[in-house]
Amino acid sequence: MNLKELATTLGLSPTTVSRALNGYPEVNETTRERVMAAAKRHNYLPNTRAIRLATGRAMAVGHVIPIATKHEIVNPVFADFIAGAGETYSRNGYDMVLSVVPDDLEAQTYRDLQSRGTVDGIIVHAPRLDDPRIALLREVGLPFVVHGRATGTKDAYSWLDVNNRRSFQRATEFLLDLGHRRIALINGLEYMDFAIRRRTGFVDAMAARGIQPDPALMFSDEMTEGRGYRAALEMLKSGAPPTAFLVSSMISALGVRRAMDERGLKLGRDVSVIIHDDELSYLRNGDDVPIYTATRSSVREAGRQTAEMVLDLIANPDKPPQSRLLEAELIIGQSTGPAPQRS
Amino acid sequence: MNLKELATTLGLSPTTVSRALNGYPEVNETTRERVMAAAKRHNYLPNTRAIRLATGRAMAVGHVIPIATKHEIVNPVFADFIAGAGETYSRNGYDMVLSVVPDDLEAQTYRDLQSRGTVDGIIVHAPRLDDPRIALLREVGLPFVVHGRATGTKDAYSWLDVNNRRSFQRATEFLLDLGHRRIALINGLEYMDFAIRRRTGFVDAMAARGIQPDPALMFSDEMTEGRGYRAALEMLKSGAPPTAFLVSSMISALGVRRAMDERGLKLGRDVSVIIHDDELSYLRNGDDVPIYTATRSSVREAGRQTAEMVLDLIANPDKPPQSRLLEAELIIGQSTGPAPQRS
DNA sequence: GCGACGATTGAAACCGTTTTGGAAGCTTGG
DNA sequence: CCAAGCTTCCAAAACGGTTTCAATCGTCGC
Repeated sequence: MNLKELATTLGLSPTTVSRALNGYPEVNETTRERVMAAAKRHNYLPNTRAIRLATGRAMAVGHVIPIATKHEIVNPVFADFIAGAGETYSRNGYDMVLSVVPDDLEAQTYRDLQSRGTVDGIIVHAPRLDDPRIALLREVGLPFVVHGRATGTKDAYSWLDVNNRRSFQRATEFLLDLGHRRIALINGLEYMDFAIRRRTGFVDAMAARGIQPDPALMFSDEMTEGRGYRAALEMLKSGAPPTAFLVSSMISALGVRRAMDERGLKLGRDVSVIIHDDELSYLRNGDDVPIYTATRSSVREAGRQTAEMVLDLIANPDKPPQSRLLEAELIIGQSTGPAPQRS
Repeated sequence: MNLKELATTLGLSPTTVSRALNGYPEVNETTRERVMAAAKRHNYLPNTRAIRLATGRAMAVGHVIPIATKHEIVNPVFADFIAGAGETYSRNGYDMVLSVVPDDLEAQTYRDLQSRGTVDGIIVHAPRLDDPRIALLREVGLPFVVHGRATGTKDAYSWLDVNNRRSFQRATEFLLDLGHRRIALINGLEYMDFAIRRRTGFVDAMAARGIQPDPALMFSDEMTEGRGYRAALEMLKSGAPPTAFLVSSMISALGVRRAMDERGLKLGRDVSVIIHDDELSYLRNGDDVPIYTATRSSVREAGRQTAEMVLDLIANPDKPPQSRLLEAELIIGQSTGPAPQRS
């Protein structure tokens, strides 16, 4: 059942039917109701492909996922972000198009998406220092919002980010107030923007108390269980082990905990740990009482809001770039306690 | 730059240009080269929306993700599957469309996707016992492939699955051979098809040795760290603790390990553990040497292959339903050892 | 009573491709 | 030399909607 058929059964022109269904004012209320009823009865739904061609809009937002790269973007955080963004899209009648491509094709993929008109906008994931994608997308002329920021980019662009610097600064201060001095940082890859900002927050808070962070206690790598485990184990084995860990991810923290268990150290008593908690749906920080003290910020909510921003940008292409900075909450769990006295 | 413009600059008709680009035989080789060159020079790419309308194909495959449900499908396994499927799609010029919808709208979403012509096919995730989606999709008339199977469905349908029954049977036998008799099963939700099959494999292997599994050692729930932890802890605390665990997911196993650590039990010596390892990209079972003994099967590869199957089904709609059964590999890690002697 | 105007509706163009049905020009075989 | 058959190209009709431009009709003000 298509528009023309529906029109003939109603004895109306396709024009009027189209207008009636799309809520244009110049159609008689009674005919509109008649049309609506007939549409429902024949359960007519307009063909997406035709709408897209006729209106010139794709009604879709693209997410490009580079693959086979050093840094694997397909991670739990990404999954939850996608879920949040997807909620917003379907509420607004948009589709989410995922392009999984080898990373050397990422730039070309953005160009394709634009010139073939597959999507109306883009969400950029996992921005790095001086991320080239921002200039590229600007050149290509595709509306986009960055989840995160890209330090070093001078042009304005739209973004949504968590205040990573501030949240890690606060977490560090919290540990310092508990008497910790040897604090280790288990961070993400150092060219990732969020990792840079978290490190800055950490270093600043230490410096404010006149403490020079020990490079041996600052670790940057992919945030996997294994990397977290090995980094923590090495630090704990050393002559001058940390009394506290600041960990960028729940996944890494699983490894840190394993290392502690292996050394017979009790969480919150022998060693304190603060994590960043993205509130992943299947890796909750305790169901009722939080296990870890954490800087908490829902990545799913970030997904929802970033998607809203990109839809807004698509609807108002001439708006100046927008940005949102979410504050992470510092929640106190059972993984932190006063620094143990020097033995 | 569109087809018509390109045609006029070349002094040709749109027809010929279209044919030249799409490799039709009835165009002179020299003109074809001329067209190709011009297309590249003006970096012309055909408009997706127009192609879709003209050909009547969406060149897209849909994945519907119900949200706000008891069982959260957005999990790490899902993310890796999507990544694998996405690879196949982009290699074949297809788009992946994700629909994240409240679960009470899932059925309607399939109907919409079909009648609006948004996608050419569907991959069904996380099938349950007597899954209603299979009959629905058949009725709607959308080609689909199920990742997993749905016990209880009598109609034929296309699917790709891991041999869950066999792999858990083998894992159980392995533990039995090591002398374990009190083996615990930490499984997924019991209405999930894969969980049913794994349980069957476990029970069958036990029965074959004349052992009646203890219901107190059979746990079914969502596969989160927290649930795994609590289930394992309770079992270990009981008067008759298990000497081995068979765990359906790496995530649950993290919790099982935490419970063991808390009880001061050493993995592989005091308690043996076998997990099912989906080879998730960011939760590797050891980087070189496997930590856990595991039934291993790459969910990413499953994604790739399931996508291939659905593309094949779209290309050959009259083919009878196809199926692929992947065998999981049993890999020996350090988490299993002989059953400790009764003290 | 008549021109203007608002309310409704429709015919036709358009979006950018693919595809159908010819048609022109050139070979070829008899 | 001519009909038949290729080869190569094109005009025009889809595809299924939206949107522009006009047309019709009744009403209203003067």
